[in-house]
Amino acid sequence: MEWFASRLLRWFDEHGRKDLPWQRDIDAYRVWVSEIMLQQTQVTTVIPYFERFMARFPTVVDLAAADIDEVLHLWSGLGYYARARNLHRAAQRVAEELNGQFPATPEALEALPGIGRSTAAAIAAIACGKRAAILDGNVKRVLARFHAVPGHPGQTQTLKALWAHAEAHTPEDRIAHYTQAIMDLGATVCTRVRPACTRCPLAGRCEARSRDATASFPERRPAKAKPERAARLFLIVDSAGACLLEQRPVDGLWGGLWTPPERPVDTQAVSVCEEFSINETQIAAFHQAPPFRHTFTHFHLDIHPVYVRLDPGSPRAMDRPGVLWFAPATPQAVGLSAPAAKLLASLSTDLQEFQRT
DNA sequence: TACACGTGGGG
DNA sequence: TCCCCAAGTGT
Repeated sequence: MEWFASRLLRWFDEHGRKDLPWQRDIDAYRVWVSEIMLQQTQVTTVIPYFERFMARFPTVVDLAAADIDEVLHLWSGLGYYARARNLHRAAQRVAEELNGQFPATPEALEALPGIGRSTAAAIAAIACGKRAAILDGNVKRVLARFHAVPGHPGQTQTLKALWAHAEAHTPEDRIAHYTQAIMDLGATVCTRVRPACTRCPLAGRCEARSRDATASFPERRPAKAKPERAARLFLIVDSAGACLLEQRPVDGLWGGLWTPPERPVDTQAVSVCEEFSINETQIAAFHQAPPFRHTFTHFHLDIHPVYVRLDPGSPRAMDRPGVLWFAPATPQAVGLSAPAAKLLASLSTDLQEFQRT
């Protein structure tokens, strides 16, 4: 085995992480779910979601049989909800077309929705012992520094070079440990800021280290200005405290999740109520709360909440597909965006506050 | 090929 | 308060 993998594996035996939830009772399903959850998401964030998800869906057949609303419910707050929808679709395909058996090759895995090149390799390596190279954020950082790879990883040329290095270092033996090891090194030693080079098993041949330029690799992506957006969020609440939610289109932001109606800032409460067959005469009171900012990767959204209280006894808007009265006291198992969950959690408190003022 | 897609932590 | 970005994929 070559120097790189050999040094890394020796370090892993002593310092690697071996007690994460998905490292117990290893099978392809558990590894798959963990890898999807871990896409663009840190380990400490994933752990409680993974535990809840596995308790509810112990096997791929359980997941395949579930309602998508319940899957999104367990994903609420984790972000990138297309991951949950793809996970559900892939589970159904595995259960129905593959007799519940996971593919064991990177090629077959990558054919499933939500599984790309790196995730396919991770599952094949960790769960099936197949030699396959991964390239996640940790590995990119380790390799960019070790080989002093110029350019930022968003550039095609840079990405290609990093993949080539990843393939070249991947050993035949102990592939599962190696895969975990290189991620662990990036996560705990070769960190984005202030890497602990004195504890690094690869420091002796690290090109960035020898140039005393670890901070220059990988190169930072050019910063872009984040657009500012604003929207009103209408919290239409009946006398029982239930709040009207609508299901968002599956494509786009918060796809498939349920949120209070989000409309342009110049939208009036009366016109939104009209959309849901609520007459103006049924509105008991409304109140505009101070806006708060929700920050996304690509833009800022200033959310202006508008609370609309309906008269007691006034008939609810008709139940139709895509419309739901959400009772915070007895929550339905549906997916909620983080801002929606936050507003619904404090709904009764906020309403009492407004009544006083 | 860029861009969209969430949320929370750290500097 | 603001910026970067983390076990990436799909279009």
